Amino acid sequence: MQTRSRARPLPIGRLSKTTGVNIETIRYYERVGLLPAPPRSAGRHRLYDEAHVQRLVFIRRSRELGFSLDDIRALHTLADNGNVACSDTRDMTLRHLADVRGKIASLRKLERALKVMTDACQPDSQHSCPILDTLNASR
Amino acid sequence: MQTRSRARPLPIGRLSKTTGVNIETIRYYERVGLLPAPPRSAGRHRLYDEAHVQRLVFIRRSRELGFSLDDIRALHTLADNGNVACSDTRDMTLRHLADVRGKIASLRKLERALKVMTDACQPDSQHSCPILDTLNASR
DNA sequence: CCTACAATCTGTAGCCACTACAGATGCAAG
DNA sequence: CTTGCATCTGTAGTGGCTACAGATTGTAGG
Repeated sequence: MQTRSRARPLPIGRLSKTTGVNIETIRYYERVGLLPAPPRSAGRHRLYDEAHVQRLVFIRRSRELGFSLDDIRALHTLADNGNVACSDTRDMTLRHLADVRGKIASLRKLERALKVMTDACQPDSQHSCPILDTLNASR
Repeated sequence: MQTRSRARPLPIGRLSKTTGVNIETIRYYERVGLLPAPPRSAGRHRLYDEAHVQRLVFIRRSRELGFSLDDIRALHTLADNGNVACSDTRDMTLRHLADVRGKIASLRKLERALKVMTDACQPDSQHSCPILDTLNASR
């Protein structure tokens, strides 16, 4: 409910500092249609307002949670349509959660395999390197 | 100890089936200097031998363990130099293990955050979507 | 030996999500 | 007005593949 007339607009450098998003990344988000193109100064410099700040913070937080840019586009659409019951949002997040859990599981497998290898490979290993042996093994 | 004269050489399609590595990927590995360029037939088709099979299996297994192509190049060098005490190999693997553990830790953080969000977002959520609220929040 | 057809060849471009320039302007303080 | 930083556009690079297009080559059957 805070649309108090006009605050003065931010150039891209300020937007970057305010939101913690790299300047190049901001321009990239505009290019790929994630952040709406802002109005420009006479000399073609971008001038952002509070709505852009909100949008970019949304994007940054979504990225921190591991959502893809496509996911974020979908979230924007849902948010803009006033998705009150939010079942779509929930579904997306659940799918993403499942994905994250899958990644954790496979990284844990990796972790165990690497641990076995480093444990087998002690300074006193004499005639061959257990790690290289493992990598060479057909099975 | 198995260097029994010459077995007949494999074209790239057979090498691919034998090792489970995509044809395009095999050519890519050659281009980036990971797999040595094999001799060619009169018509410029690649002809691989048993050493190539070994090398490619090594690469595949290393990739399955999450090593980067640069890591694998280093491992090859160590293996070729007959790194008997294998301390370098061990160091590399330990670094990689630490990396994997770091990734697991940050994915677990993600998992917790996503779970909080989906738990808060129930079918009976009425006036707003907790997930969208979280993404919009400045903190 | 000829004909199909499969396999392979080279080269290029696309994927994701940025990041890093180069070289040309714009803007604001002193 | 000058200085020097900020911003502009456009392009190319990252990693590790993957996916073509269009041209050859290899091979099995007749």
